[in-house]
Amino acid sequence: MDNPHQHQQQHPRELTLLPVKEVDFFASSSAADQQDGPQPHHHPSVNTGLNLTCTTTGISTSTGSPNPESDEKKMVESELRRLQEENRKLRSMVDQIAKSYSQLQAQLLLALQKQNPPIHHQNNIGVKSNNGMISGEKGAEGDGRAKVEMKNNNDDEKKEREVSASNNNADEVMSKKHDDDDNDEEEEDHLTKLHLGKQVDEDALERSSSQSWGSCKTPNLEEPNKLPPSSSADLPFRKARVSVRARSEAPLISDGCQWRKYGQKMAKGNPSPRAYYRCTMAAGCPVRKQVQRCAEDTTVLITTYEGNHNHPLPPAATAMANTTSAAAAMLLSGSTSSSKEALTGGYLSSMPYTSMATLSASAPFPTITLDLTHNHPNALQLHRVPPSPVTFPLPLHALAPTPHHHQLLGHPFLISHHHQHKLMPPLVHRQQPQPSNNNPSSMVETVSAAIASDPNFTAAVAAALSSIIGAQRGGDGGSGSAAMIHPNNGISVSPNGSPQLPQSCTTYSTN
DNA sequence: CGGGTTTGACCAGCGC
DNA sequence: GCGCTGGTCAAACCCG
Repeated sequence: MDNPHQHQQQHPRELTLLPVKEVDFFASSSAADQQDGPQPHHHPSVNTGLNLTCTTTGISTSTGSPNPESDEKKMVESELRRLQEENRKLRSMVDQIAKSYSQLQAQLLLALQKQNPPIHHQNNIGVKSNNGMISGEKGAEGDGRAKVEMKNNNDDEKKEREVSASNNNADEVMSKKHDDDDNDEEEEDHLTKLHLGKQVDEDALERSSSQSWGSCKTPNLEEPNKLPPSSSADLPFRKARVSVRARSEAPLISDGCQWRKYGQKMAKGNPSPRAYYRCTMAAGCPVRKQVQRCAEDTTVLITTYEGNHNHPLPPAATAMANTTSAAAAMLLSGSTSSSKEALTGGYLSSMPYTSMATLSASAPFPTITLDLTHNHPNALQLHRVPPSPVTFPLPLHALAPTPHHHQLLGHPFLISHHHQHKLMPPLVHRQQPQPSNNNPSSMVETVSAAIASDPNFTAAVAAALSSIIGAQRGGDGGSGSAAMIHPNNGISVSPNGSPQLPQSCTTYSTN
């Protein structure tokens, strides 16, 4: 096809991955502060992942206090202590969560294995896993339970989607164990969520995961049948969306999946048409994506993914899927359970590595944006010379049984926002070279190298993600990564320290 | 001929 | 209730 517009042809793409500079885990509101100004004292923020303690890095030292060195030193020390404590707490929490999570997953898997034949039909979708990712649960749940549980539903069909969401029953079951109480609403305010949302809402997680791409563990139940277009209405957060922003001249990002375009529309506020794609790798695959160029920067291609694949994904797509699913899960976990506020204000911001979440009340569904643009046109350079040792904190496989999912938020690329219509203030980041435990620099290099080496964006991303994940596992302790937090709206992570564009677009952009 | 794209129409949600 | 907008459908068309 000659169509100028789209095609999943693989054009040479440049991927610019820029590592984040700093991360503020709990940067709830304070994050902004840090960046903006010298405020040695904000408590709330803790950089767990980073080992904030790194003295040398000079985390917040940025506080340009006029004070003599001694004072500054004291301040820094006190802050470091505080951070360390928080860090410990967080870690312990994380550990617990991870344990419980893994247990639940194990149980779920067992249950699924017992109950499910390898593959169910699309309808109930028992599709099992996608590439490595687990989605198997669905099948089991899919059967009856999922349906039963569907909350929303007014129409059977609509439910389909939800089913998928609810499907996670298995998860839910698990969650129940935890006893979450996730009454979504109630929890909103509670910082509990902040705590990695662990118990907080597994529900949310479940849901989210289900929605996310190849959701690792979550079942994708989305029925192959047509989804009611309006299903969104039923669910306040019908799905989490994961968008990727990347610089690319190519009309499409090849992400390892096959897509079929089913529509195109001019979106308000953006001269560039928005293209709608549906995954065609498997019949009935509910995954859809929207591709649109950023209005503000046409070089940025925004790709938004929605739904979970109900089929195995090729390796190239796996990493991305995991990442996105994890991101979605994270987002949902926060959002669904409680209000967006929780997410932004609490949950996300509290997460290690989290940069910042922007919520806009108006958004129908939560969206996490993975920003690969990082302002740097040349990704290649990244691997060469990371200005400062930047680390990717991302544990992408958040959904995976691994406990790390929570870390996702910390992904440098992640930006969560629920449609941010609000402009994000220019991000100010502080760059902090952090001596990470994990060899941040190496990670960066690895990632960037992978990306650079691979002409295929998707593959590159996948490779990068994979490498990251692997690295993370190795020492995820939270090595520092730099993230920028924005107080108000969004998170932006930019390695360079260049502010990211606030976009209303949720997307997945690639270069 | 099959598969994918194009494009106008249709539908639903939302705000006024 | 009306109009706007986003999202989807489906016939027509194109290409290999």
